[in-house]
Amino acid sequence: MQSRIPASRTGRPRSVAADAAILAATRAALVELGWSGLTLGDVATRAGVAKTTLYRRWAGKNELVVDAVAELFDELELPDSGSLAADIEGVVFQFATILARPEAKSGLMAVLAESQCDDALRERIRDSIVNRQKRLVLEGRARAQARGELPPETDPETAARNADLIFDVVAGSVVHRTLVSAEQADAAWVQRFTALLIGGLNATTQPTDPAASQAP
Amino acid sequence: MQSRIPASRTGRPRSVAADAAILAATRAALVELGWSGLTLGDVATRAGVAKTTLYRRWAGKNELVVDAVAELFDELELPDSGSLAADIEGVVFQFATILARPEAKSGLMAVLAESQCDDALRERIRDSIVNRQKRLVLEGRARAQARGELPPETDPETAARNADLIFDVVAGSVVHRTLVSAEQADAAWVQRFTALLIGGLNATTQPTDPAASQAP
Amino acid sequence: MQSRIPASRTGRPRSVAADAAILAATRAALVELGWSGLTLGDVATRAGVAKTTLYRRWAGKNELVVDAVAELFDELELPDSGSLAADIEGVVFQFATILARPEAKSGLMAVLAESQCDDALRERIRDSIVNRQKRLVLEGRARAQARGELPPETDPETAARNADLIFDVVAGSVVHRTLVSAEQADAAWVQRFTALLIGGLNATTQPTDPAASQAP
Amino acid sequence: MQSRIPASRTGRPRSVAADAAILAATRAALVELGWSGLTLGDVATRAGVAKTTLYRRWAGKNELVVDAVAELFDELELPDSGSLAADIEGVVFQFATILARPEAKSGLMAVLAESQCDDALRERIRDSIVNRQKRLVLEGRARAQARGELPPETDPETAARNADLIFDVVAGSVVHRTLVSAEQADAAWVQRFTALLIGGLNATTQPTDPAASQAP
DNA sequence: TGTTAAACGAGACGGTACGTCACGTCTTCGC
DNA sequence: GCGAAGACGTGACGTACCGTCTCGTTTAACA
Repeated sequence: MQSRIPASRTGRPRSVAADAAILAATRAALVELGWSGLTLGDVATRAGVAKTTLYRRWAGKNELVVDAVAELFDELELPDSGSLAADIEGVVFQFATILARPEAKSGLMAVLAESQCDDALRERIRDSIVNRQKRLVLEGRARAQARGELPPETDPETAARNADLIFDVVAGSVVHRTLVSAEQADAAWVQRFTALLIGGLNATTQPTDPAASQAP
Repeated sequence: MQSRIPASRTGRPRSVAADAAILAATRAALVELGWSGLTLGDVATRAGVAKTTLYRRWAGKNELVVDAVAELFDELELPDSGSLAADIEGVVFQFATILARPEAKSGLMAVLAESQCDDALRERIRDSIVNRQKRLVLEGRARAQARGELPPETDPETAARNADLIFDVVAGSVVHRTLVSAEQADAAWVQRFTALLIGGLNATTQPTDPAASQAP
Repeated sequence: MQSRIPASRTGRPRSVAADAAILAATRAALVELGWSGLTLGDVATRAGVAKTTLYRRWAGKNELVVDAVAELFDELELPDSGSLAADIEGVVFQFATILARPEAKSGLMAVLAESQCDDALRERIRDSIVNRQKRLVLEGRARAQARGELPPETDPETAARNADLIFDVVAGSVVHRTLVSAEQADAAWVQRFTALLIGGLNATTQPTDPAASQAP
Repeated sequence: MQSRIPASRTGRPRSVAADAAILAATRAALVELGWSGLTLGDVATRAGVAKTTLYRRWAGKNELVVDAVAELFDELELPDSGSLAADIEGVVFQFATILARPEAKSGLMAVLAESQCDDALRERIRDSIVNRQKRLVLEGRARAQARGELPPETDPETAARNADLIFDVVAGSVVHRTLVSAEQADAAWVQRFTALLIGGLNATTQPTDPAASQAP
């Protein structure tokens, strides 16, 4: 889903170059000034665009930053490493790496904060950012089940509940480590976190083949 | 640590009632208007106080909200329930309950977002909010070790690393569930989360008495 | 003289209906919104015409309003009533009637105000509006002289100076009454004004036949 | 009557210097840029004042310019020259001199134009500018009657009507000469105009002593 | 019991960004 | 190839808060 205000059908079409320039300028401004220091006038200037052009396409600062930050997470993908542990470590490390970038730090928490009082914004964040990552959890589990590392789901409702739980644990832990504790989620941390998670998964399911779920 | 600006020794003393009124007004404004809608002028009006009075005591919006939110977490305490699982469930549920209050939702994420670009603010948040919870992790572990549910720590450095990891996982997961997924962290969720966590703990330590670490 | 931008010789000819529609829309907008509330975009919409079309024909708001207002004065003409007093009363009353229309009120003073800093505009106003009225003064005097109500001019320079003075007095007085004092220049006022003017004219010339210059 | 927004009784008092600086800056901007080029932001900058300060005291551009222009007419006064003609010539010449100043040219017509659609503004102009001049007509007539140059008034309603007429003729003629015809109302023009006016006055009243009403 | 020094309310102050509006120009497409 | 539709850069608008300041007015501790 897009946060952008839809364009008209007739008349002069919108400049296609402007969109990319604006989002890049938004990220640059986030890095330099942070969320509260970011002004739409400044973003427009950086993008070489008039302030009005910006308001024609986005409703406000929140919507703009959601789109700018969402693009950062587009590169996230699930590596097929051959084992559940390696898959988790890979994607968690990717996620942590993106989160460590200053434009993500400044922008993500801020729009999440705003979304606490703005349901439309929360929906937009969910569509643009959150649910793209939840997909990784589902794929990873399916692969692990195919490999026999995890037992197949029996009840679809339980399956969804578990996926949500795993997602909250993974995303929440990484975000907390990176943005609240403000310490690097480096390879060592990711390994320890993954070991904890897989230990919990094995303990709360009936592993068909316990040997396959050992961390490498 | 306090965010308040220290008062002078001589002259008319500060009104003691004003502080409480201001913090209460701040929370009320957070509930009604959210972070970005909250203005210090409005807080002053709600508190029946002049704007100047407010600026004499706090440096700005960030510091004020940190104090206002920090008070919410003062009531958090570790219940002594007799088992690690029950202790965890108890404190996680308390934490989730506090986080579900709108003044916490609006305020906490916002000051965390601001702190991404403001180290002094991050330090203040750490002192006023975060580290008070970390204490609970240390106490809970000590109790579990005394009960024999967890093995004693051998290396103090490893002990600290593990405590940090547990803390990031617990706090991050609950925050993500409550503020990002925006779903209630009710008793059932807390149970499933606790089971996952204890399973992970048991798998990554050398349990002295495996029987004691079973979830109830 | 026209304020319109001349059209090209080749290509598709301009719509003749559009001009009238635009000027009528301009007057309608003047009535509803006044000068400062009038926008060219709104005029274009009212006229069912694109903004571009409007800019192809007039250089800007000032020029457009000059043309729109000038049309109002096209109907002014000197009645041949048989006496100087009746002629003056007739034309003054016509003038006052036109000035009382809201599109004239709003538009005329505004373009005059703009012309204080814009010599080209002043020239345009003079050509389109002012000098058409000055003609009435010259004609009226010629008729009165033919009738013997006024002595013939001896010095052409003095004649021109006197015509200018009369014109300033007539036009200025009516405009002031209508637009500044904001009271109706009704028949009674016109009569009193005309009596004053003719009294002055007789006193400052050497009347050949004083009896003929009595107000009716 | 003042166009200024009234100040509060309590709190920090308004800077007294700012008012004068703002009005002077307004006149300077009128001279340089004219009415339509004048912006409140520019006036504020010239006055060394924040834009908000300006909006705290005046409701808008119209009100500000009315006050700025009104000050120009404060110096107008009726000279006691010993004869009606000399009195009229004196005050008309003063009036024409003020009107010839570019800040008056630009400002006066513009606010009159705006007042065509804004009754409150018209009232403000009447109070601040117009009625101060009407006083001169009344004083001049009273003096002329005391000297025996004009007959005393019998009907107060007629007296008022006549004063209004004279005022419209005097003010309107000078304004038209200066701002519409855009020619200087110099001493020669003032003399010719005064002769015309006094001739009219004598013709439309019953002079008690015709000899006294001769122009000097 | 005064003195006194600071806190207090009120609100003006210089700033800065806001989000909107109209300007006058341009670019595209349809008739 | 005109004209409608509308995006574009520009710049002023009037508003809202910011954080500071300047007042006159309490108010409590100290002399």
